[in-house]
Amino acid sequence: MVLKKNVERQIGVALWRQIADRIRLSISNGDYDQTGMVPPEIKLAGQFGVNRHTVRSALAALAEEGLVEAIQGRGTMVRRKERLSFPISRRTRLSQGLSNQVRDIRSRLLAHEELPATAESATALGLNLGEKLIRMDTTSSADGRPVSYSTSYFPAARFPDMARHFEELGSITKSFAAQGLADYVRVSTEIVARHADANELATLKLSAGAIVLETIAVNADPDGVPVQYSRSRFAADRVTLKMET
Amino acid sequence: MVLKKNVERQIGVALWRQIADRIRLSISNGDYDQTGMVPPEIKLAGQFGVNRHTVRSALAALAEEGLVEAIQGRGTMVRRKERLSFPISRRTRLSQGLSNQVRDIRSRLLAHEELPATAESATALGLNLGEKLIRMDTTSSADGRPVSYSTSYFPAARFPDMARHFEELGSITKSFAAQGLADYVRVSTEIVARHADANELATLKLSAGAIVLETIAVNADPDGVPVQYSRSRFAADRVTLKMET
DNA sequence: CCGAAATGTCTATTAATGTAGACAACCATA
DNA sequence: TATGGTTGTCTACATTAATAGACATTTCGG
Repeated sequence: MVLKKNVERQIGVALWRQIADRIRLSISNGDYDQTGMVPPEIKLAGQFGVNRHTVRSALAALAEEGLVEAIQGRGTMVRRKERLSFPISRRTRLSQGLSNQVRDIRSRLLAHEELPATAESATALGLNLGEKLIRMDTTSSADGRPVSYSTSYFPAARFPDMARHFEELGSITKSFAAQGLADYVRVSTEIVARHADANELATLKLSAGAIVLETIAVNADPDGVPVQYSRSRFAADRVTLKMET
Repeated sequence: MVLKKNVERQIGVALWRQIADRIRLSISNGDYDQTGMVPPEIKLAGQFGVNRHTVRSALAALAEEGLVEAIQGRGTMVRRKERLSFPISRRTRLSQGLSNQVRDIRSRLLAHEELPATAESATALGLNLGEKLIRMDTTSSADGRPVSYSTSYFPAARFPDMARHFEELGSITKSFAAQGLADYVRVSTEIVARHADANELATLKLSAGAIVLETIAVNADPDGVPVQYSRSRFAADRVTLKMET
């Protein structure tokens, strides 16, 4: 029996995109590892119950991402199947967690400003409404591929030079250390998923229409005093969040 | 300055769906808490740079979900803004974690079968390839709204009557207890996000085209022997995964 | 070297999505 | 009760997504 892989119509998500999502998942599941090839277009069209051209659109999108490569006369090869596994634990550190999966991790400061705490950020950081915060927008790339896009808030009174240090050191951990905080721990992490907005698409260099995983996290010093509140967006098709408990 | 909330065209995700996603996020962010109303259609159309009819499609989808309600002459009210926060920790228990957020949690067995372990499930459970497993498909509802759809694998040798117990007790924890396992812990959790397939849409009663958060988890007994490998799908617009570390 | 099987390209048509504008219906309030 | 602001409905049209079919091109194995 050939199982029917249903896709839905008239739902505001184009068929080719649904199919691209499913093939991408199959690739990362290792479904095609035996041959290293994606099934032929006609076969896929049959499985999904769509026209061959629709499958071709999906494959074109995956080729654009660099995930597959079509070769006329032979078929469509899988070029890349890894997702980065991003560990989340009590001692979550971006660079440490990815260091054994990629050669090179680079973080960049996109923007920063000083601003008064809003209700949301004040609550998270245990501050009073209106106290000064430093906001930093940063992005991280692994081997040249953007993986995360974060907006972080720090209490300005305690870490006045966060942005300057980060710009120099390229690391939150090191910037904390440079200001006298040797260690910190992850207190809580919330995770949501949604479609990326245009800003996220551009920053993460996503093939548009993609999904982002967003983590909303609070870090605290060893005494439990919050030092960072951040919202990080990850390209959902490039990472897995992995929690070790 | 009115900020321009960009949406993208020709990306395989209809504009109305992108806009619905964004409004849903704004609702859960509390952006409309002051008035309890979504901005007027014409204003939204301006912000997103689309036609009013496109915004109406987005609002219709949100109304269908029961998130908002339009009242002719007055505007569009926010009806519901809560997301369920689903805690993930070393002692993750579905019912316990949600018990203070909803009145009623109900789990149901959709299907079960005995089958030999595949490479994937054998590795996760520390078994040999081909050893007997029990697979159970279950779904959970909170106050009548489906929140999760899980496929779990258990070693058949150790828990031969998993399905029968679950059917009766409606709880994995209780089913384990009935078979002599009083306690278990979460060993690892991986999280990915993607578009829901037709099966997930139906089971979770999602407004189609929605996004699911999938957790791939392993539970083990107190001695560290794996007892359960499961893949759970959550409606991304109805839950937040929250990790306490 | 032929033929099967695969991808590449083209044309034509239909279905779904989005735009544009007009106006009706309804609500709050001055 | 008149008015401005809002949602509801309708028609017409433009653009994008998907289907259908034909045929070219390339690869590989017998």
